[in-house]
Amino acid sequence: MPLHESAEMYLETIYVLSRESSAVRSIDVAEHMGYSKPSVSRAVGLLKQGGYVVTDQDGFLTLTDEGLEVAQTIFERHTVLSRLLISLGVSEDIASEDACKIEHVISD
Amino acid sequence: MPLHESAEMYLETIYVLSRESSAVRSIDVAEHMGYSKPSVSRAVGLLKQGGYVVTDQDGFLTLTDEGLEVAQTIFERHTVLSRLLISLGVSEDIASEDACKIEHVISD
DNA sequence: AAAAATAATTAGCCGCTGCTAACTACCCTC
DNA sequence: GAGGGTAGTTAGCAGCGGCTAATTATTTTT
Repeated sequence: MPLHESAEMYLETIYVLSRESSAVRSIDVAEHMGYSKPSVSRAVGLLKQGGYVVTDQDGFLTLTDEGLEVAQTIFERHTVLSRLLISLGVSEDIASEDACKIEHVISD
Repeated sequence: MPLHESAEMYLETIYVLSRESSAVRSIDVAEHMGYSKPSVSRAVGLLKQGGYVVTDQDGFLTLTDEGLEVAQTIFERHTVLSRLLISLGVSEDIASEDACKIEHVISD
């Protein structure tokens, strides 16, 4: 069952944040994405249900193998697409923005 | 106010169909998109409200200048993206499919 | 220890965009 | 003119994915 675009986005964000800091909480995800806490709370709940994320007692988020795989795939697409767009003359900001949208809809 | 992705898709479909036949009705749009009649009916209603489409007494759909401009923009993106993807080695079917999704999310 | 801040959750709202079921309107044939 | 097909609309449902308000739990500060 394919993940929805929003779920992919959450996974990618958790992945990116976990590369930058040792521990990622829901609130960090919310701030990074500009979403409210409840939105993230629900999304994380669904991701936990789906087996993509686990949380420990302190609320720190960790991607499962499954979640990591998805996140890395999306992140790689993002990187490749960004570079492609930049090489086509798109500004860095716009390239990243558009890559963010394209990465979820493109086929393998 | 930016149009939603679905609205763009309806406009593009009306545009494409109107190039192939002299008169386009809601039912044609529904069949082409694989959607139900009520879905199209509501969408067309919204497009009419927004001034993108007009209908005559027989229910035939015509794009307004505004609607035509949007449709052509999206359609051109579709064409360009399809060609780009094909040139990158993507099969024709997949290229068209992906172009269809990318065309709505990409910036100018 | 009491109060305040922080993090997460629960409950419930709203818009978007599909859907089915059922109705209306029209036209066409027998 | 009665029955039947076609087109469109209305009413209402469902899932997704944001949101706010309010609650709970924990931690920090005074």
